[in-house]
Amino acid sequence: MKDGEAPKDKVTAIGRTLLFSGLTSGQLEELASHASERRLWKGEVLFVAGEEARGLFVVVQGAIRAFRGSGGREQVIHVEHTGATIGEMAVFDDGPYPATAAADEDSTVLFIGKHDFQQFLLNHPQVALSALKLLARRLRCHAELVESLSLREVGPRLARYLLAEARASGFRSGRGLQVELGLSNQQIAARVGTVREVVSRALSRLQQEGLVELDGRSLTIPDELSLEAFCQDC
Amino acid sequence: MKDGEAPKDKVTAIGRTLLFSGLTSGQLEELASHASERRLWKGEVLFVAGEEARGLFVVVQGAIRAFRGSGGREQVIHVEHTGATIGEMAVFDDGPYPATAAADEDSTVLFIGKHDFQQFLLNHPQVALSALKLLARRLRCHAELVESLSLREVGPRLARYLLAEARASGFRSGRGLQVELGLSNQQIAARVGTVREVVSRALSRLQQEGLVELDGRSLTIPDELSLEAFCQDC
DNA sequence: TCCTGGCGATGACTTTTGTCACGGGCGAAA
DNA sequence: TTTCGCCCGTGACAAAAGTCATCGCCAGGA
Repeated sequence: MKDGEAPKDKVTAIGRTLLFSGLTSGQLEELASHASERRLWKGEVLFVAGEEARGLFVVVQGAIRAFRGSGGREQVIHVEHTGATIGEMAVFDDGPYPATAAADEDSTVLFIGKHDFQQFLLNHPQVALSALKLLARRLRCHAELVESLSLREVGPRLARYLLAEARASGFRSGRGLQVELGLSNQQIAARVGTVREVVSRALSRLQQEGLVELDGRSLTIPDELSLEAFCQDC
Repeated sequence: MKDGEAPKDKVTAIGRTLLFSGLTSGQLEELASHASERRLWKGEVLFVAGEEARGLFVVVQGAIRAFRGSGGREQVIHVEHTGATIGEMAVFDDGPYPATAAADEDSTVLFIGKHDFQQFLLNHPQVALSALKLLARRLRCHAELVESLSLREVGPRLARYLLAEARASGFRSGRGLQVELGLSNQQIAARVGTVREVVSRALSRLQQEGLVELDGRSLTIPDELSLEAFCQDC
């Protein structure tokens, strides 16, 4: 159904990533020549936690989620959209992939083999600096996540998620900040670190308290500051 | 009391770290010339989460813990001992420190200013590769931690901690694997992500089940495999 | 049109965690 | 030696989180 959006050219896709931005088009083409494309259906698994790393992936189209936990419940660690990379860390230290990656929607990715990448890294040291920035940023997210999971209860965790989501992809209207929730309660639960039912209830409570308004899957935050306050003091 | 252990020479200390291992002694001295020493008492704070990063620290002696959470409860994210570095990520992307760092025991550290380090990084690209390895490794730990906090309950989390601790610094005797627990229940709780009392109870239960034997602060694991099994199926 | 599968809401419970309060042990400093 | 300050262990609760089961809605396929 998304055939209208022709997959970007390999080079453009690679150049968009934080990791490879700033390279000349010649360098990008060099990389692209080693990259192979792969399409994934929603839910298809790209690699599994613990598996030996074969290389890294560039998300050309769609979204890939990295998560842990096998049976039943899972915890999403991060989600990468178009123009991001996934599975990089594993190529830096030859270790196994730290999490399982699967397509959150129909996606297409580029694969760059570990050795090709490592070779490229040696020839183009500035990429290492981008990589450091990337990892540093990711580490910061993880620290946030750890704090949330350990120190905050579900209500505030959910509130934070909604706030972040709304700020990232919502829009302001007269009634407040609005977003279309792209995820099912199940998926939200996996991000926030709990289960479907608890998300459902927590959402209801936020509504009762007047902190959010929910109509179908579209959410309105009448007053950002109240919601923010609610995040803090729990 | 630890005066007998003269603080290692700056150069030796720096050379021991994963980040700077593999450098020539000339290069190490170059770095050392920019490093300033600082002593910390147990509990003293080195930097606070969110604070703008001034530079990174090399642990010469003692142990520094990085944690989040302010009032009352805290969650330890990682602990760095002699020959490790802390606060590095923040110098890679000019962001704030992601966690608060404080001395877990009386310690001495070396401080290397952000600009000095960044300059050094540009002149010695191989350090960037070490840095990538370091961050990748840390990321992997975080993923583990996130999974634990989100998907496992306290019992298994504690069991894993004990097992890891015992394997790292315990010794084998006829009665099994033995360790001296270096931490109070309070501290263990902060690592495992819960509170003092719960650790106390969980520990009792492990004892009742015969999975560990506790005598004062010295712990014996009669059968590693049983304990490991217990970690899994929860 | 009818069935079926996925999703959301919710009630009824159980289990796990966290909180408070108390008592006892132990070592360092007064 | 006596007094603090920590730290451990516990009981009694309270609250949060998770599990199970049910019901209604809706969309897509037969």
